[in-house]
Formats: sequence, C-alpha cells, structure tokens
Amino acid sequence: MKNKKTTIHDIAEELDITASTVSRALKDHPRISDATKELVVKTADKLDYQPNHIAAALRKGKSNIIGVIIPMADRNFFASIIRGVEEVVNQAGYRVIISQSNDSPEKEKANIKALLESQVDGILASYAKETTEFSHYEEIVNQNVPLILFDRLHETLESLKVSSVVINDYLGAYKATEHLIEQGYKRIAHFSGQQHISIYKERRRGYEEALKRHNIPIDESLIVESNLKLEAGRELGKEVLSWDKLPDAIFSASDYGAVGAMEVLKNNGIRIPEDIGIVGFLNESFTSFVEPALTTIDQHGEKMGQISAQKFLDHMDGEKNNYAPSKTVLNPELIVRKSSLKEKK
Amino acid sequence: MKNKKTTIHDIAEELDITASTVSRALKDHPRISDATKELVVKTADKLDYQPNHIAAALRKGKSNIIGVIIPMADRNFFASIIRGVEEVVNQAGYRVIISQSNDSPEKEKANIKALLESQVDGILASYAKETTEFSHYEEIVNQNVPLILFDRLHETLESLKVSSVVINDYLGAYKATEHLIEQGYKRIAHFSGQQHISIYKERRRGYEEALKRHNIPIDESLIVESNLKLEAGRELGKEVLSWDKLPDAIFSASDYGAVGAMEVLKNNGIRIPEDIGIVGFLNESFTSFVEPALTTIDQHGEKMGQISAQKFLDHMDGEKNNYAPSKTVLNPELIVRKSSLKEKK
DNA sequence: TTTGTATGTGCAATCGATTGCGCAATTAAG
DNA sequence: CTTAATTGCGCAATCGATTGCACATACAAA
Repeated sequence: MKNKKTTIHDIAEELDITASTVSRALKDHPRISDATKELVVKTADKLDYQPNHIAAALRKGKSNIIGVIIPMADRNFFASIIRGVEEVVNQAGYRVIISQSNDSPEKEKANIKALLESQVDGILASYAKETTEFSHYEEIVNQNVPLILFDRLHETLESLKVSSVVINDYLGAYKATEHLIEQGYKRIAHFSGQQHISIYKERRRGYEEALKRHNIPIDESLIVESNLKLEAGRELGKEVLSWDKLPDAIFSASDYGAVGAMEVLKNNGIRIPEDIGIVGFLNESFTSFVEPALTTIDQHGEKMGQISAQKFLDHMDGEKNNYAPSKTVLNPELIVRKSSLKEKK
Repeated sequence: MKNKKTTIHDIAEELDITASTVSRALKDHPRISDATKELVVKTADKLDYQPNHIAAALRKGKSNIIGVIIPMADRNFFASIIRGVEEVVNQAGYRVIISQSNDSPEKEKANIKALLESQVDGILASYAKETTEFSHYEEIVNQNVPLILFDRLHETLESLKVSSVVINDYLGAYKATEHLIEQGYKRIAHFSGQQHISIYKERRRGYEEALKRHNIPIDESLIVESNLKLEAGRELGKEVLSWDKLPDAIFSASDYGAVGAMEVLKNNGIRIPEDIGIVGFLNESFTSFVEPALTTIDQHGEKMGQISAQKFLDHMDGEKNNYAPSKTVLNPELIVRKSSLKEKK
C-alpha cells in the first residue's frame, strides 16, 4: 500500500545518472551543470523526494539537533527560554530536543546520556538543583560537544570553561532592595532560598549590600530561608506575623514566596503596600494580576534563550579556528508595580 | 587530542570477534553465550563505548524520536502538555523534539516538513489557529507516520481518521454557566472567541445550552467575540460598562479575558462577586492569585499530554496487527473560587 | 555410530547520503 | 595544433549498527 520512500537513488535511476550527482545537484555543487541541477530538482519534486536527515547525519557526523535540559517545562521562565532558543537555532537549521530533569540528578544524568547517544551537536543546560556531582557534565565537554550553561551556574561547572548566560542576581536583588529603601521602607525582611545554590546566595548578597550602602544594619533575624514555593510563602507569611516586631517590607527571592506571603498577610488585615511593601523576583506572568500587582525583577528568559543559542552557533562556527568560551551576564530589570509603592505621588 | 569515538568494531577488534557478535551481545541476543556477553559488556565499559543512535536509526528505519508541535511553549497549558508527553514517552525510550508554530500556518508547515525529514516516529500536534488548509497534515498520514492531535481539532483533521485527545469544551462551558446560574446570577454575559475555532464554538454552545436548560432566554447582545487576550479582556470590560444594563455575571472562554475585564470592572467600583460574578476557562496558574481568585475550568494539560503520548505508543504497538484511531474526550473540571461565589454560606 | 537439534559466531548486505579521487570531454591559452 | 586548465560526472568507500543466512561444533536421541 505504501510505496517506499524515494531516495536519491530513485532519482538517479530515473535520470540515468548516479546518486553522487543527484546528491551534489541538490546541494547546488558548483561542478554540476545547471541543466542537470534543474532536471534533478524537477524529478525530486515529481517523485516527492524527501531527504533523510538521519542518513546525512550518520555520514557527516552531525545531526543538526541540539539538546536543551531544563528542570521543568511548565515554568514560565524556562518555557520562555525554550522559546528563545528555538527561534534562534531553527533559523540556522537546527532542531531542539527538550529534556526535563525535574531537578533530579539521576534524571539529569540519564538525559545527558541519552542526548549524547542521540549524537546531538550541542547541549544547553540549566542544572538540577539537587545536583552536587558534575561528572556527567564533564563527559559532555570531554566528548567535544559544545555545552552552554544558562541561568544556574556552579563553581564546578565554571571550572569546565564553557560558555554561560546568567543574570546578575546580585544586581537584581540590589535594585529590588534599594527600591524599597527609596520608597521609605526601613525594616526589610528577606525571603531567601537554599544557600548552596548560587542564585540565592547572590540575591541575598545583593540584599545585604543594598542595606549596607544605605546604612541600614543587617538584621539576621529578618532573613529566612525556604524553598520559596507558594506554600512556603504562606508559611513564611504566618511566621512573619508571629514576630515581635513586624517588618515594613519584604524582598522575596521568588515571586511564589512573595505571593504566598502576601495572601496570608492580606487575610490578616495587613495592608500592602501601606503597612508592608513587597518585592518579588522572576516576573512570573501572574505578578501583574495579583492584588496589589507585585513589584518584581524580570529575568528576560526569552533573551537568555536567544543568547545561549547564539553562543552555541558561535561555538560551531568557531570550531575550526578557535572558540573562547564566554560568560554573559544579563542585567535584570526592576518592574515597579503597586506592591512596593509606599510613596503616593 | 580527542580520540575517535569507540564503536562496536573497536570492541570486536579488542576481543577478536566480529561486530555482529558485539551488537548481539549488547542486545542480549539469546544465541550469544553468557561468557561472550560478559566480555563484551566489560570491554564496552572499558573503552567508554557509547552507542550511536543515528546509525541504528538509519538501519532500523526508526529514530525513537517524536515531534510535538504546539502553538507556543510559554503558555502554561502547552508547557504542561509537554511535561506529560515527555514523562510517558521517555519511559518507552523516545525523545521529544518540540516545535512551535506561533500559530502561523507557514511555520507549522515548515515544522512538519522538518520533522518528517528528521524521520520522527510520530507527531503529536495542536494545530495553529490560523491554519485553514491541512495538506501538510495529510502528508503525515500519507507517510504512515502516526499522528495524534490534541486540544484543537478541526473537521478536516477529523476526516483524517487519526487519534485525538481533546477536552469537552461544551461540558466545561456548561458547567461554568450552570454554576453561575446556581449561584443566583441571571444576566450572564459570554466572552467568546473566534467561531471558526471549534473550541470556542463549543464553549459558546455549552453556555447557551446551560441557559436554555434553566429557562433563561439567550440574549445575543450579551455575547461578545474577541481574541480573548488580556488586552481584549480590558476592552471588553470597558464595553460592558457602557451597556445600558450591566450583566450580573460573565463567563469568559479564557482566563486572560476574564482577568482583563475584572481589572477594569474593579477599577470602576464594581464589586466581584457581589455585583458581577466571573468565571474563566483554562485554569492558568495566576487564577488562584488574582483578587478575588478566579473560578475557572481546568483542562488537565499534563494528563492530556500523557494520554496523547500513550496513544502514540499504542499506535506503535498495534502497527503490525491493527490500530484503530480513537478519540478521547477529557472531562474538564470546574474549579470554584471566590469570583463567582455570590451566595454566602 | 548415525542422524538430528541446539548453540555460538561469522559473512556480507543494508539503511541513504556524502565525498575524495579519477577520468573524460570541452574550452582556453600559446 | 599542442598543452594546460576547466568542467561535468561516475566509482567506490564510508558513517555505525543491524540482521538474514550460513556454517561449524557440541550434545542428545536412536
């Protein structure tokens, strides 16, 4: 019922030439006459020829596929990254394979293995939170497969000398905190994340530095650590309420934590931003809808994806000559909304 | 500097046997002695052997890769679907290539072509809104590549006799509307989407049917059509305010439209749910955060992805014997939140 | 001992496209 | 009218793994 797929050999036979010539004609090789090219193209069309990328990939040792490893796809930020990556690499003829680690080191390891076996031409990755041992990443580098890291970075990974794209978490936190200070808040609490993850460490550093610069003493009791999920935010909200003296502002290292706390605080009669100002981090889509709209830090996910992809392409171009890994640090953007506007104009 | 990758031939040479035997040993072929198998595995390990899927794919005519086409990755619902698909097919040894159409028929066409050329073993797709001509989908079927449609369906596509997974939009809308009626709302407006897209047509039908069943006359002037984006919702909010007589409830076929309108209404002193009750559709993550939290319809994206993936696997299994395409209709779930709770307990 | 059935491997073709090298034929240069 | 350069195309190997078929040895049944 289904006739076999047509190959360059079928075209060759039809025209009484060889497959080599067909192959060259289709690729517009200069040593093939225009007449032949035209004939080949026409016949290919007639026979519904469809190139088999797998065969080409095998022969050329290049699959034109790249792998992207993210913790999870249904998180706005990572989804935006995928979008950005796709836009750029598709243009250059690459396809994208997505793998999710779910923040599990085992899945991450398995994913990398599978991608490598699939002969991907490169891997863009954001490592799983729980990963502490990075030999599977070394393996990528050892196999000479371009590796680009985005969003999350780790000392061990940095020593791999690969390109990376991250945002300046320190600066984002600094901007956020400074904004609160400028709005007249003084007793600013900080919802922080696990300190072994650099982004959270950096955000905390930015927070502390902003306080220092403005001569506000750092009060350790105002800094609390959690996984920063929505539920954790609610817990923290309750915790804050139990404090002897309430803070007059909160800078949360994640929007979820901020929104969770906001909910609890509001339910307990605390007015935002009058009583307590709140700033989040991530610019999740919902932050503009919550009441009051949440001031936050935008990470430019799509752009991060685009730049990561571009670095990969540069790597491929520079292969022959030389390619020096580079680290790009994006500047996050403070998005001011109602939740932190104490001063009324 | 980089030693060539090791192949089964290298292993064969090392052990003075042939590549055939190595290949079989690695696949645990029954005709290979345990002794040899052990030797092969050990040597493979020693030489850091890594199978080349591309070579296997070429020979076997099976890439173990499937393509997923979605309108856009940075939409919560589609991201969830990807997550669900991945979970299921990874288990079965497949990888997933994502392509986004951005709702453009041209990109969709190009994506399908590229996926086919990549020799994917199957394609799961949600077609682009603007697509009106479906020959590229027919092409998939003609090439005997399993095609599973999810979320969006179209008459022409249904005639292709492929499997599909959709939600019962009619029922979702019916539930939403009935819920409003039960809450005591009587003058219920409907924010509808483009009627040539079946999901919007179905939602409207559900809305109308619920009214009928409850003996509420359908008032065409209460039904407005838009693209249902956030901005459109704001516009509609304004439009509603200009009506002679305000509705006492709104059922929006999309959360964005609902939230946009809610914002405008609130800003104009309208109380929700006291003055106007609102129900959305999609259960976007932000709906639980907005003030008041939005009652909406959940579409079970992850489950939809899982089922689609399972259908694909079934298709592959049934290939030899027989495979009958099936259509699964998921029942959406009404998530009741504050925005529609007129009755106070 | 003879015939028969497992058991363990090797041979060689194959999947489809690519590419270095070689050889004619055509054209340009001297 | 040679010699040299250019143009156009075919030959055959190659990428790495898979697999139908053949073949030899071993062991069992008769």
